[in-house]
Amino acid sequence: MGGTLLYAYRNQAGVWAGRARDNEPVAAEEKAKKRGVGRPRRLEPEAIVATARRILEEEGVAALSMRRVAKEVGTTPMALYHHVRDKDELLMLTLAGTAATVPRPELPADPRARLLAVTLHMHGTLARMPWVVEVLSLGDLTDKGALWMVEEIVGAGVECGLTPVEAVRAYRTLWHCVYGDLVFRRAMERRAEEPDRKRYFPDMLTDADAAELPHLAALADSWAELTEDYDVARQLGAVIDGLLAQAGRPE
Amino acid sequence: MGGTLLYAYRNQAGVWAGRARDNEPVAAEEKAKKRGVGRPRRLEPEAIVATARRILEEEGVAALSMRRVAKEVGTTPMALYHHVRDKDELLMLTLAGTAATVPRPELPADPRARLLAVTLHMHGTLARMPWVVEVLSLGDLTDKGALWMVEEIVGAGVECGLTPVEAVRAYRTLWHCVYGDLVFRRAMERRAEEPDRKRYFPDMLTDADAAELPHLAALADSWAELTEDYDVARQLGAVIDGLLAQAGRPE
DNA sequence: ACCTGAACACCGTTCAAGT
DNA sequence: ACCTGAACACCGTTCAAGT
Repeated sequence: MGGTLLYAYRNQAGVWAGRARDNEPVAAEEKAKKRGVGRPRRLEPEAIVATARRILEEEGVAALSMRRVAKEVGTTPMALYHHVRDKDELLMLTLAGTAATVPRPELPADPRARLLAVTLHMHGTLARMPWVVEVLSLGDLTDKGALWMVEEIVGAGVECGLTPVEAVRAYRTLWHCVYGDLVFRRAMERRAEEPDRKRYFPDMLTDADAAELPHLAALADSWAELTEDYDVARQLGAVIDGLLAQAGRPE
Repeated sequence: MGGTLLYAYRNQAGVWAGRARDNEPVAAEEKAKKRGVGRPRRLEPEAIVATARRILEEEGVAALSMRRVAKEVGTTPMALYHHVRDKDELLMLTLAGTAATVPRPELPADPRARLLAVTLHMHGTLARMPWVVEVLSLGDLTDKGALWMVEEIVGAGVECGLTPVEAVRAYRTLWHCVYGDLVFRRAMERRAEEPDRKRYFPDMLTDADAAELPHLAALADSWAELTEDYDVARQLGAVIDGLLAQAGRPE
């Protein structure tokens, strides 16, 4: 079945992906050494991921290319494809282990306060790791070290009277608030760095528009200020109050 | 000042960008015709933007390239740079006018219900225009036709007792909820299309992890289902309740 | 089993020149 | 004023071959 050499190579890539999952980073390697089978590896998969992560940390997702990683670890671009299936997989692998680099904070005993504290910890951590936010938009929860936060949020939600299902939904809503804030905060910063690029709102408002948009027209002058003053903690507090008020309410 | 021909060309690009802002799409053109000055234009700026928008609608942001737009409007890539400053500007220009293609819905008189209705309208509209969500992550509010939604949200918030400033913050929070939901809904759909790509959570949980993450372990089996069952309307309702409860509370 | 080299089919953008 | 052509410095990935 599909028995070309190429297919066998693909399976090897699968093995490496599996290693990231079951946390046994040297098992396959040792096996190969013990068996004395195959060519000795010149390229350590860990080096690929570490280099990719460094580029992401220093310069962001846009700067990461397979060719650049290859150059910096000292191989050809194609050697990488032996260890990862494609660029997306490499991006996912860079995520593993990042949460463990941040110390786990002391959390308040009160469940409502804990809910807010964990959510703010997520926000604060990711604000300092903007590349993680970019990679996370690909979708998956891949870093096991980050799961304690989800566990705490769901647990605190349940302690506050939510059903487990409601608590998971609450987690997702809080995550949307955190993620949205981080994305648009970054977008603002990027635009601030390019001062010649035109700002559209509220500058584009004409007098005719102002008549139809009275509230926005009144706020136009302070809009920039308002955008900067957005206080995540305060807003998340309000969102949590709303989510917890669901407790015991019929579906 | 900077008096090379090249600088003059750049200014022309500036003129076109300005036209999008002050809604006088033919002024510069007519002036040129009247004056009989310069070479007659072969390439209509509107055609560039329209073609770009068609590609975005049909195939998404990843499929849009300057070279492809150029080919489809029948010019060279470089001709485009006469009408837009760069690819980012072209993306922003495609946004203008999209909100006007969606009929404005009837809204309930009750301000709390109106808040929810407008937010859901935003969500529903953008769910049908995934490319807009992708472009919006660049940051700016560029489509004047979309401002009535912000106005309604701020207005309804004020009617519910929020200060204008609180109402703007509430708008941003609601926008984060809408945007986050759309981003991760899309990510889920994309991953569903590639069935061979491995799912990480909750499959990566070992028994040891399960002991430390009791709530997540208990929910592991129903996780996929839970993710699909997320009901935006219900969650936005809860968020709105929380945001409105801020009314009258000290800062 | 692991790696290389050449190639394919692309990118955004600059520069100098043409009409 | 508007457009072209060639070029620069890149991409992700496939394929066939080498050890």
